[in-house]
Amino acid sequence: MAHWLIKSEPDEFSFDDLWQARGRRTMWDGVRNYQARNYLRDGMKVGDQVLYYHSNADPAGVVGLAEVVREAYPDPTQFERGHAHEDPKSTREAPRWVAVDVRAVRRLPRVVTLADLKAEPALAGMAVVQRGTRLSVTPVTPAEWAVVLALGGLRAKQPVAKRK
DNA sequence: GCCAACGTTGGC
DNA sequence: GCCAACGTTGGC
Repeated sequence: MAHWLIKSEPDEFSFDDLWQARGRRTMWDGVRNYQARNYLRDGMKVGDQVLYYHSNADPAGVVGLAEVVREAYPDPTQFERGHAHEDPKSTREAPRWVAVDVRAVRRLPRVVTLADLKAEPALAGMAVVQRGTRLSVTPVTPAEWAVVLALGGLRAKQPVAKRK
């Protein structure tokens, strides 16, 4: 099982929005960057655990935990005429972009702000703290995962969720 | 709202 | 294949 961090602008789709969605789950669509696409397509497996990060937020930071509940499938928005994420160059035979489904697991007792992340030496390798990294999907190591959860007010050994 | 950093596009 | 122009991201 792998760990990931996904970014969302709360004005677009916040953790609360995910929490209130039907089944607390949503299609994670709209990724239009090849490297992020590759993580979605090749890396994410059902059951992988996800840090939900608010970007362009005050404060920016990790606000909750989610999990992957469906692995990559063609992102339907790439084919929708007039959709902001339409990609006229993508074909149904060879879709360029993929989506996964994610489900909210729990809110963190404390928001782990970007400043918190940057202040923690053990997290220096995380993409989100590095200058100029704009990827919306990035891998997280198990060690980083444990540190972020601890900063967020969860004990490291505490189970995150029971799979149904 | 500003703007640095980055990825993509397209002319050549 | 280079690289300038452009659009986007995202912290501040």
